[in-house]
Amino acid sequence: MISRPEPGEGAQIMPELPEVETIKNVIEPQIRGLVMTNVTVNHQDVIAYPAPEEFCKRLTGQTILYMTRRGKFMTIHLSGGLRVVLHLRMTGCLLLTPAEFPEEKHTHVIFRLSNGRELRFSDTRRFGRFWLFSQGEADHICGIHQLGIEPLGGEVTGGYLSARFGKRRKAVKECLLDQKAIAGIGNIYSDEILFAAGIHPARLANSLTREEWERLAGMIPGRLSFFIEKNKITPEEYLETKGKDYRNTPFLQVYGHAGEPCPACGETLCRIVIGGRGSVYCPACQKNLAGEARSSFGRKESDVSRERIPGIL
DNA sequence: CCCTGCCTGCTG
DNA sequence: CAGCAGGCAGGG
Repeated sequence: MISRPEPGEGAQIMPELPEVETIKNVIEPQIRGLVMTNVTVNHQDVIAYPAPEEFCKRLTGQTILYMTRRGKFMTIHLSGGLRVVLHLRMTGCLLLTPAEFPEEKHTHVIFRLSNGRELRFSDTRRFGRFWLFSQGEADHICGIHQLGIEPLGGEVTGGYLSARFGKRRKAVKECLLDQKAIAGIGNIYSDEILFAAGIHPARLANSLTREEWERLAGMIPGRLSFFIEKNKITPEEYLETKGKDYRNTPFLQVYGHAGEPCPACGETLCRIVIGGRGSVYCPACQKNLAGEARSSFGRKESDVSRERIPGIL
């Protein structure tokens, strides 16, 4: 038996919508109303726009009003109509620290704030990006404007998905990853959503039934909000774990669990590659071909150590 | 549509 | 030391 974290502990995963929402919720109340007294850029690559010197200069002296999330993007809204847009990509991390707090490795941007604390951006792989837009300046270069609907806004319906993808010869998992259709779903939660919906990730979109689109659509806000809920963390705990310890990971049903028993039926979870991304699914609960009857409930309770989520299958 | 590049750290 | 992890842009 492979050991994995008990509920309550966490692990580092790629930030998708639930993690970005968590980060925004933890950081926002702590920086509201503060002034950026100084901005330092240690690695110029992470400032996508404008030039890094301009980025620092324009931000200095501005007051932070509030923070928002759109898909996997965060925006810090400042006085004077300024907006800082941030995408964490794979390994990006935002941390609010006392000035004397030891600096994380790969800290690329530091915003010094008027209460003596610092908002720090670190990112091992340096894929994360900042953009700064001034009053009236269009934010089209950061890609936010191209995003599809917000999954928690009640707009995700079977009708929307089938109208958008129902005629496409494209793996359903790739549809979920399409940020221009639905914003915020990445490799982890696409696998989790498809498992909850009982749909094989490689199923072609044009083979899904109306009922399957509905089931899939229903799982999207349900799963994402479940993982946001499980991620709840205090600012103190967030700082202790250096923003890297997402506590929803013990509740992941399939992602990271290839070769282990399915939490619903006990069948061994499979891993395949779809559109270049590793994809984990249950070959019994997520059949590739519709109508293939199969009963497979030979699971032993002792095989399942992940938390089970009632009513998802 | 698929492919590569961007990066570092971890694994075999 | 090669291969892999994967979000997204850019190119063929």
